[in-house]
Amino acid sequence: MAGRAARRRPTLRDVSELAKVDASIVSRVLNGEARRVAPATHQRILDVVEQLNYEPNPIARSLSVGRTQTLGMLIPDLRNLAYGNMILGAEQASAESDHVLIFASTGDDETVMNRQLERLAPRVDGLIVASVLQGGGTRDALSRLRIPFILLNRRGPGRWPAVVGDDEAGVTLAVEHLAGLGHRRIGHISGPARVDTIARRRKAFVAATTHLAPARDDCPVVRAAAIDAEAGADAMERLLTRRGRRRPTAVFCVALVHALGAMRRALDLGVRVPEDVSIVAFDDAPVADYLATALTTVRMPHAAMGRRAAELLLGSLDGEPPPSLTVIDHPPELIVRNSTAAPAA
Amino acid sequence: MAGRAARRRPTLRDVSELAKVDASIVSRVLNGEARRVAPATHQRILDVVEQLNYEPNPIARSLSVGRTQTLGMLIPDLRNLAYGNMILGAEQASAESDHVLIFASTGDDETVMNRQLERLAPRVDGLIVASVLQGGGTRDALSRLRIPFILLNRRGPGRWPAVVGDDEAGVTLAVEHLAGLGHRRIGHISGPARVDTIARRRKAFVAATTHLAPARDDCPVVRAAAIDAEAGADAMERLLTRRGRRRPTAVFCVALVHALGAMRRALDLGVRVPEDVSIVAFDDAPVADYLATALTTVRMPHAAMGRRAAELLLGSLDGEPPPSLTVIDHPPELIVRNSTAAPAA
DNA sequence: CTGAAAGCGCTTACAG
DNA sequence: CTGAAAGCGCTTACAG
Repeated sequence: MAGRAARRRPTLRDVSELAKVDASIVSRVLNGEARRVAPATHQRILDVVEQLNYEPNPIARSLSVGRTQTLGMLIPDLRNLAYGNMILGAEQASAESDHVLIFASTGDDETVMNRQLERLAPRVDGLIVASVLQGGGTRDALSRLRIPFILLNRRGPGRWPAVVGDDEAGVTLAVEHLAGLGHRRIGHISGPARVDTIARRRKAFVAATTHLAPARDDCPVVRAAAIDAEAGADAMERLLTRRGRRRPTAVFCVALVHALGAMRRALDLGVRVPEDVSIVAFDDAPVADYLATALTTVRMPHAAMGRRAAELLLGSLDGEPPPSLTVIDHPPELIVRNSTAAPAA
Repeated sequence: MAGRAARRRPTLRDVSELAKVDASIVSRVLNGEARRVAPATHQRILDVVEQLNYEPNPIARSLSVGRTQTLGMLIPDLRNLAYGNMILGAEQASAESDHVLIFASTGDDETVMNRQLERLAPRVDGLIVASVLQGGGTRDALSRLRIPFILLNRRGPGRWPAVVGDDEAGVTLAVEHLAGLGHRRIGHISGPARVDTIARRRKAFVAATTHLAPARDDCPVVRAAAIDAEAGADAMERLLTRRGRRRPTAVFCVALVHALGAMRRALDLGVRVPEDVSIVAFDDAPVADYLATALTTVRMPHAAMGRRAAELLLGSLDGEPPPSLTVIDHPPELIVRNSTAAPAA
């Protein structure tokens, strides 16, 4: 109970004394060492271990073998469901290889990121970095790292290993869905350019829509100032009220939270979804089903991404260098709900 | 870079050799030991530390001093925003006391919970347990723990220290809001009885509504089978279609996700919110603003709860036993949105 | 003010 | 098959 004086945890020595063998023998037995131990001794040791409820101290083991059996993970925002799923995937893969996963959130702040990096690095064998790579400071800190790391949902400079989803395929899925419904004027709500996934999706959007419209300007891109609903709402308003321009009949949002705000703002402006404007969002979440109008989304394989990142990192601890870029083969899925329809005639 | 051979990390010994002093002196300087060191020596050591970019190895330090400077946290579900906020609060408090916070998710599964407990316990100085206490196995495991722990958002058996929000006040807030609007027939969507917060809220609901209605049965309680939207929807349907009974004019949901499902199901059944039925949910989240009808909620001070739990735990590491029950003084807030209105005449 | 020694709890060659 | 020794990188009395 909190505050109560703790009993002493039994040590290897306690076991060895009770079993009347040297500690090294106990260690060997517990680590399944190849070198054989007499069956009787073996059993005696196991009995004592059982009796004392002995668990090796992982800290001491770490110091001795130079491995912590721990993986670290840096994430930008715990409240974003995408990361929750990546964590789940990474945690499973770690557990399967008998590693503990620990993580820290960094926000969108370079100082916090660097501090968390410093704190985590000496305690783990490898690091999964899903946080946005900020300025050079973070890149330098990472490249000075003495342990392997892998980027997740990010691409780094040079040949830094990274695991990403197929953002381009996801964007194409969304645009083709809208085009298939007959839309030709599709707007895009993008976000801060420094976030690499956002930049890629914007490029993919431009590429996918370029043949759709007679004029490039029919498929405008606006940048939301942040990744939250309010910024999405404001961006939507800009798209819907461009002066002298025809209003887009559909909008593709780079983030689910943008879509939440965008849909709300559209309704507030008297623009109906999907009758007047269709909306598709990148990234899926259960809430999409429960909005004013259930939201059509592109679902990325976040759990699979987290799992793969952990697996590759674990592999690199065993000396198998990971490929510099892994695009998860599990393709994005389009979840068609009620926010998309053919444009009004 | 992942896979690249690591440079050797400088050790205390590297510093002491370069500075031509014994390692113990370096250790003293770095730990700000009271015993004085000659100013010149002091400076020389700091210079070398700087030059080598030396950082003490926390693992070795842990083994030596018997403290890891790490706190652990067990949470049931990363995807529940409430825990995200508790983590944030706990992380801040930990960082302020120079501790790292590591956590693991347990799901709603006793086996997983016990495994995570075993993995975490030897690596941390204390534990924050926000996971649902399952059967006796988990309680036993906790009571056998050799480190202090504190429950968060849970109450344990006996005098186990715990930090909770004022659930009763939150329930009262919701019920009084509805009563003030004129509602007399208020239903409650509760959940699995083994979750202690849910059980408490149910009791508080019964207490708060008992004087409201002529017949107890006018304020019925139904249990959702799980804590998800679908279960909430089914529970709502049961409330709306009780045979031979008048339908409640308002419903209080024990969880936000229940409210999501409940609202959707009401609409699907042709019951309008709030015209035909008002809905209030326990727990708040940004999404409440973006639903078909923006949802009135009770907001609990989750970040403050997480922070307080960490603070008390840190205190107990310093020998200040925490009180057995801490109800956070920051009161719940009622966020009135559009899902509540006076009952139809 | 400084250094030598022992110890934290493990693992791992190396001898026997 | 078993044991003694050294070492992982620190800290902390204890002498001088």
